[in-house]
Amino acid sequence: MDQVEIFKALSNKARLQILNWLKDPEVHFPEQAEAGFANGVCVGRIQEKVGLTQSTVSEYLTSLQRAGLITATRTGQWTYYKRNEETFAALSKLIQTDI
Amino acid sequence: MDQVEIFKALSNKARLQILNWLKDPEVHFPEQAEAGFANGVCVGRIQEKVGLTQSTVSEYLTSLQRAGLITATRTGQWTYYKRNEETFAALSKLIQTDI
DNA sequence: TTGGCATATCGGGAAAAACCGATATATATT
DNA sequence: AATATATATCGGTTTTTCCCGATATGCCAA
Repeated sequence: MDQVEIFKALSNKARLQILNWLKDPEVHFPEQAEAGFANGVCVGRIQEKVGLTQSTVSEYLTSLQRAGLITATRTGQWTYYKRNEETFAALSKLIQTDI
Repeated sequence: MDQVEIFKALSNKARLQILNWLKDPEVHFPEQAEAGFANGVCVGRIQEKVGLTQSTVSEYLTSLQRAGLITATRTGQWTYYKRNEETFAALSKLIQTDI
């Protein structure tokens, strides 16, 4: 759990927005309903919603993943990303105790 | 409470270190014991401990202050900085609910 | 095997952050 | 008034971040 890496990942409006959307995928990504949300949301859906290029969104998701804030699941040609709530819980606690 | 500004302020090892030292000023800044710690620790003490230049430390403290993580009190020629625990508590809660 | 779609990676330009040294400002002392 | 001390601000160099377009890779369908 690299604190600086986590805070850097959180230091961007678009990435915070994505994390927020991933809290309620069924609300924010209804287009993906038929595929289900068990593994999260795929890159393309996030990209069209956030309005940045595909490469930028892919990089942002990778950085969130490296920070441990989301996890990736590859299924066929899609990569699904979902929040890793354990990290958020740990971070919340860390701010109360360590920082 | 600007989330991005807070996370940016926290995205740096030296600034995290300073915040951590300020949790226990009497432990980490015993040189300042006679002046007391009611208003925190003055810039010079922090600077010599963190080992960066005076200008850098001053800027770092200002950025932490802008983020609401510390408060400044000017007394004579010294500026004392101390943690603003309310912001830390709010941030911890914010991570549980908003992010 | 060819083509199409989803994602990742690469190379780069512009903007911001990480520092620094020099200088300015404010307060205190003599 | 002159000097000293503490901090803030300014100007600059280097590194990092923010994005992009182009290209590569991996999977699937025809």
